[in-house]
Amino acid sequence: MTSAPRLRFAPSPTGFFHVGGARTALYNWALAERLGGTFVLRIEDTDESRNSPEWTQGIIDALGWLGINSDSPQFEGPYFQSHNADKHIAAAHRLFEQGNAYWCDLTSEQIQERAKASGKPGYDGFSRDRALGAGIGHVLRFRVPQGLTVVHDLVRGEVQFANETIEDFVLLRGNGSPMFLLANVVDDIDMAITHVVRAEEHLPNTPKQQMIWNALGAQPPLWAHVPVLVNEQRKKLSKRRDKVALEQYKADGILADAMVNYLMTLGWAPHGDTEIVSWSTMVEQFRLESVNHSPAFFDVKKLEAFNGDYIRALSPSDFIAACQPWLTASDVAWTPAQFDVAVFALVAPLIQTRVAVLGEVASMVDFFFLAEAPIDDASWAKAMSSEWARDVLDECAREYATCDWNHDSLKLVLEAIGAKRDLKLGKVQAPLRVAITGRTVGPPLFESIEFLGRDRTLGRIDAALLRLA
RNA sequence: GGCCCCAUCGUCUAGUGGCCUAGGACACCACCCUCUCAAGGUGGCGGCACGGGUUCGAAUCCCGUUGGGGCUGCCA
Repeated sequence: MTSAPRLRFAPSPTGFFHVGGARTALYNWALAERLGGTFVLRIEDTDESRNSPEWTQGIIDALGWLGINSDSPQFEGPYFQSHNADKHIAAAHRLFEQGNAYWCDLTSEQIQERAKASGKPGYDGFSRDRALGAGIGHVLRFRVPQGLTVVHDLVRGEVQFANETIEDFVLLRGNGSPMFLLANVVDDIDMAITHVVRAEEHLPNTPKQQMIWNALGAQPPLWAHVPVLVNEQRKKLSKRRDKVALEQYKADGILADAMVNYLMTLGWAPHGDTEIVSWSTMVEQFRLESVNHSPAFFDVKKLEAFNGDYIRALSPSDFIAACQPWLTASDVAWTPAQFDVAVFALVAPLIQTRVAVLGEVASMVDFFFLAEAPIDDASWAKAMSSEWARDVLDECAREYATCDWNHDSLKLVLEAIGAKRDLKLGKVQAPLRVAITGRTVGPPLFESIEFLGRDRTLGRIDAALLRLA
C-alpha cells in the first residue's frame, strides 16, 4: 500500500467513444491527478468479432480533447490487452494447476438443455469433478468456492454476494482464448493497479474478479462503481438508441471544458452554489465517497446551458478562434471567396451571447457573407404584412443613402421615420431587419447594417421593395 | 425468474439526527432591461416514493412495501 496509486481506464474499441466512458475516464483522471498517481489506458481489444483498430485512435483523440493528454507524465499507455494473451493463458493454467479451475466439454446448447431440465438457469457445475483435461472445444471454468464474497466499494460501501449464486464462469474459451473476466484481472495485477473505478454495470463481475485476484495470490484493488448514465427513459445510454458519441457533441460545437465540467457533475457536485467550476477545483474537491449512488440522466439541455456559459466566458479573440471550424466547414452557405474574416471579427461580439453551441454561429452570420439576404418565408410574411412596411422601407432607403454611417445615426434615422407614423422602433425595425438579414431574429440590427456597408444595405432594401411590389 | 444496486423539485444535485419553513443549477413562467433574439437582473412554480419503527427530535438511522436500474454470453 505504500506504492503510488495506479488507476486505469479500460475501454473496448467497439465504436465511437461514449460519453459514459468519458465520464469514467474523467473520474479516473481527476483522481490520478489529486492522488499524485498514474492513469493507465488499456485498450481491451480481445473481442475478435467487434473490435476495429480505427476506434482506438478515436478513443485516444477523444480523451485528448477532454484534456486527458497522452503526453502528460501522469498518463501511461496505451496498452493493448490482446498483446498480453500469453500472460492471461499462463494465469489460467496456473489456476487449473492450483485446482481453482477445471475443464468442461459442454456446449452452450447442452448447458441450456440441462438448465431447462433442472429448472435452474445457468451452468450447473456439471464438469467440476470429471477431471477433464484440455481439449478441442473444452472451456476452462473457475471453480467458485463456498462461502461469501465481500466487496468493499468506495462509492457503495460493503456489498455481499453469496458464492452459491455465482456460477462457475468461463476463463478460457473453447478456442483457448482468454475471456474478459480473466484478462482484465491479470492485466490489472500485471500493471499494479490499485484503484478500479468503473461503471456500475461491472458490479456483478466484481466478486468473480475478486476471487481471481485472491486465487492468483494478489491483493485486490480498491473498487469503486459509479452509477450509469441513462436516457430520458431511464435506461442505460446505448449506442443504438441514444446520441452518445463524444465526437458528435464536439462537432455540434460543445466546448471541451464545458463537456468536462458537465460530465463531472453527473453523479457528483462541487461544493457551494455553483456547478460551473475550474478543472483544478474539481480535482481538488472530487471524492469517490461523495459520488451519488443512483443513475444520472444525461441532459443535453443542461450540457448546452453549461456550454453557453463557457462560450460567454471566452475572450473575444478566443471566441473568434473557436468559431473557425464552423465558418470554414464544407456545408456553410457561402463560398470561401465571400467569407471575410475581418467582418466576422467585427460581428463576433454581437453573437457571442446568442449561441449555446458553436454550430449555431454560421446560420447567425450568413447574411453578412451572402450576396443577397437569405429570406426566410415565414419571417418575411410576418414582418412585411403591415400596411406601412413598404412605405417605411422606401423612406429608409432615401435617408440611408445620405445619413452618417454609424449605428447610432442609423438607429436615429429609423426612429424618426417611425415617429412620423407613431410607431415604436420595435415595430419599424422588423421590415428593415428582414430586408437586411432575412429573418425576424438576429444580432443587433444597426451594428449589423454598419458592418454590412452602405452599398449592400441599400441594395437589400431595394431588393425587398422590388419583391414587395 | 435469480443476484445485486438505487430512491430529495420534471432533470442534475446540496443535505451525513436538531442550523430544513429542505439550498443551488438546468428547464419552465412572470417582470425589469431592450431595435428583434439572446445575455443579464429580480421574483415565481416545484421535491424528501409509501408504511412502520428507533429517538426528546428523522430527508438523514433500522425494517418492510412500492417503484426504478444493472447483471444474468465461450461480449467487454
